[in-house]
Amino acid sequence: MGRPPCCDKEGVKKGPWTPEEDIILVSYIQEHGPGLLRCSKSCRLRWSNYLRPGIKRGSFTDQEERLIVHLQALLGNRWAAIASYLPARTDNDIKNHWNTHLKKKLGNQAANVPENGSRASCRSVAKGRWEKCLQTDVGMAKRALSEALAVERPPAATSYASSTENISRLLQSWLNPGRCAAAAAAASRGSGTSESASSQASVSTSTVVCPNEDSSPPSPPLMSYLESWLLAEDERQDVFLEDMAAISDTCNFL
DNA sequence: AAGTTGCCCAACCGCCTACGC
DNA sequence: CGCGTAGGCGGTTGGGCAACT
Repeated sequence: MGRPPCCDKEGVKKGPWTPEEDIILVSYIQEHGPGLLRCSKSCRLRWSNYLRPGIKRGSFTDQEERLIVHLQALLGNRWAAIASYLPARTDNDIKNHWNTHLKKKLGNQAANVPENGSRASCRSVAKGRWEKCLQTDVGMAKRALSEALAVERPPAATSYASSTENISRLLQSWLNPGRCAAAAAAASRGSGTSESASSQASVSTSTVVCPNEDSSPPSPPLMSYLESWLLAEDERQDVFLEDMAAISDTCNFL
């Protein structure tokens, strides 16, 4: 949480402003005007939820939904954390989709199928085992997440450079005649995450992602691992529960 | 065709926390 | 070290739209 080190990005200058920089800023304002009458917060939101290149719009795929359901079960309503595993989706989008669709869907499923797969399996084990099962499951998730964030984290400079490239491309296109089409094309080219591309997998491997690299998704290999881990619910749970039962028995024996 | 209801989703709000002075 | 500022986040709202009566 909290403010990210926005000036820690490579290539971003810190410290006091020089007279030259002041002149550049003033001339830019004189040329383009003071800008929007919007607060930084609103601008940021608009960018990250709507304008950011690579955002996938439209309905969620089954795979995405399952991923969200799993992650929500493991992480709770930490939408930003969940969104980091679906780079093409915004936290707001995921939150809205959860509140409007998935919550109801899960409610119906729970009502219609009270004893589904893993839960039924878990319920069949003793109470203590179920608690252990739950704890270890969260532990596995935490471990996977920390690995994702610590080991597989891509260099910040790369994603930021890519991002600024796209922004400048968009701005240049915007300033040129026929700007809308060009800007859209530039965004599309730059992002490499068209509908078809992003539909191949829930993980974008494009060079263009969020300007806020703090929420950069893990790199694809780990993502694939995480996805397969998360999505292989039934098999994993069964094997896992067997293991847990064995461990529990051993503990009881000792 | 007009009115009502329900849903969706972009945007706002308030809290928490890190940063800078 | 304390305080003000600003960004990030989750919860909530309300406008727009489609379906229904």
